[in-house]
Amino acid sequence: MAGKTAEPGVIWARPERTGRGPKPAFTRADIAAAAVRVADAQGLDAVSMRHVAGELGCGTMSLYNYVPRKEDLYELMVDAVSAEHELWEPSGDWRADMRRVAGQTRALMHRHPWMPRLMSPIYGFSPNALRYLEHCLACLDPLEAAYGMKMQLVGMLNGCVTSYVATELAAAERTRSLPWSAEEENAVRIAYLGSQVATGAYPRLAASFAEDQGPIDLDGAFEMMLGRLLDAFDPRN
Amino acid sequence: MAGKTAEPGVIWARPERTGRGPKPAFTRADIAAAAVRVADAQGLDAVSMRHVAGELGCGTMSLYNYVPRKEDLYELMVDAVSAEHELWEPSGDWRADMRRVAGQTRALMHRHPWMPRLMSPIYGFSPNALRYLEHCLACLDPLEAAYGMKMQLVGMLNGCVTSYVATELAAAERTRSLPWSAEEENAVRIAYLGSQVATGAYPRLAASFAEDQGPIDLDGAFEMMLGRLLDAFDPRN
DNA sequence: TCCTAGTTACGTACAGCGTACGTAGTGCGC
DNA sequence: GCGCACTACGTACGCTGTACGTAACTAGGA
Repeated sequence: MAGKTAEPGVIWARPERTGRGPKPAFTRADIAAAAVRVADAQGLDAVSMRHVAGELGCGTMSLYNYVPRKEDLYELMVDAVSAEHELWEPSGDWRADMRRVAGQTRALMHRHPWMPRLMSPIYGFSPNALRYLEHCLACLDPLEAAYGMKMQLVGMLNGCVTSYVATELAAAERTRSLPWSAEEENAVRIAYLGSQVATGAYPRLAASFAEDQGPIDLDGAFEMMLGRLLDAFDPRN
Repeated sequence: MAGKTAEPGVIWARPERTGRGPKPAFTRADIAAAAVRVADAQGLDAVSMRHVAGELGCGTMSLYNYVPRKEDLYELMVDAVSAEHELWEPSGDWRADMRRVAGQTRALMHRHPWMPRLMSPIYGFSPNALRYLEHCLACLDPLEAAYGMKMQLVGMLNGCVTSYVATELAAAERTRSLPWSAEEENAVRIAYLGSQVATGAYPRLAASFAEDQGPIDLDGAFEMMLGRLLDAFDPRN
């Protein structure tokens, strides 16, 4: 008989494995870990069913016993990596706690530079995502506001952090597995940008580039962004 | 002789066409428009070199005379659609102007639901992106702040708007060209989410879902988010 | 206890992808 | 007018996701 194929459903809804038949060779965690290993080592584009199956040491189609669609493999990856979030007892200072959350998210994305690309479309409700969300809400207990507003805060925080880190990592990830180096690519881009700005068509842009000379303090800018965002939700303002 | 193949470089840096040889059959704008047409009608995944070439009525490989890599086709699409941004004479009220900018961006992404997926990784410096950026800076002239801070504002605004609209559109875009309907998919997801929350493991999440009953006011939430974001940069606070 | 139905593993196959490369035709600059 | 740079485009290759068929295996019901 032909195996069951794609049907609507979240992968987290189906039980990891039912009792009948031979023991499965891998757990979901094994699959996710293998995929994450491939993505970390060779980039997200190297994460193909064949490649991950090879990493696990099994046939390509065997993967489909664990993961109905490739998109679900992505969900597994995001969830597995989300487990790296350290959850602590809320300190009572929600601003400090949220800073810590955001800093962890950023560090996590630096460890797994493919995360931003998977984060935006999925908006997952994987087990670890739920845990993370609950933890954020716990940290926000001292903030007197409706839950809707807190969800908004978390959403904006995640959106901003993701987009910030995405631009931080853009060059590096874009040029991954391309035949020329990131430095070359960047040099070309900067040269082009300079030539455009030099036409005088973008006076404020030119002024902006003239303004900041030294190396950009990415950490400082990140912290400043966080501060502004949290200010916006602080009832003391 | 074999044609020139991929080399580092932004597509905007190379001139649209040089003088020698037969007149090119299409302009860059034609290509971009065709790709946008395909994406609007059949989703981003339908944007393949073959498909776009078919839409233009030319051979697949002819496209490579205009666009060295598929990624560049994406850049063309983003730039073409960015031209839909209406640029006006700044009003002097930078908050109102930025609200208008953000509203336009959101409307634009609703018209072209594939935009968020292309926006995050690229962070382009296409001609229309530069125009857009310059316009934002012009709107921010009344705001007394360094350009670095204004750039940060624009960046955060774009990041938040993109991520907001992405979640607005997530379900619809995810289920595009899938064999089941978006309603079915959503029903399954909500059922799963409910079952998870019902376990009691996520008390605050449960409270949050219990809190907001009625239909969510997406426009209102968007405006509120904008307000908070702009507050964060308002020197009067 | 044996049977059977559901499950696992996995090979084969197919349609579609990006794109390297070769070839043929065209028209500007010398 | 010659030659070369440029256009167009067919063919081909390696890769992708995954539908489907087959064989081995084992837990539950008779």
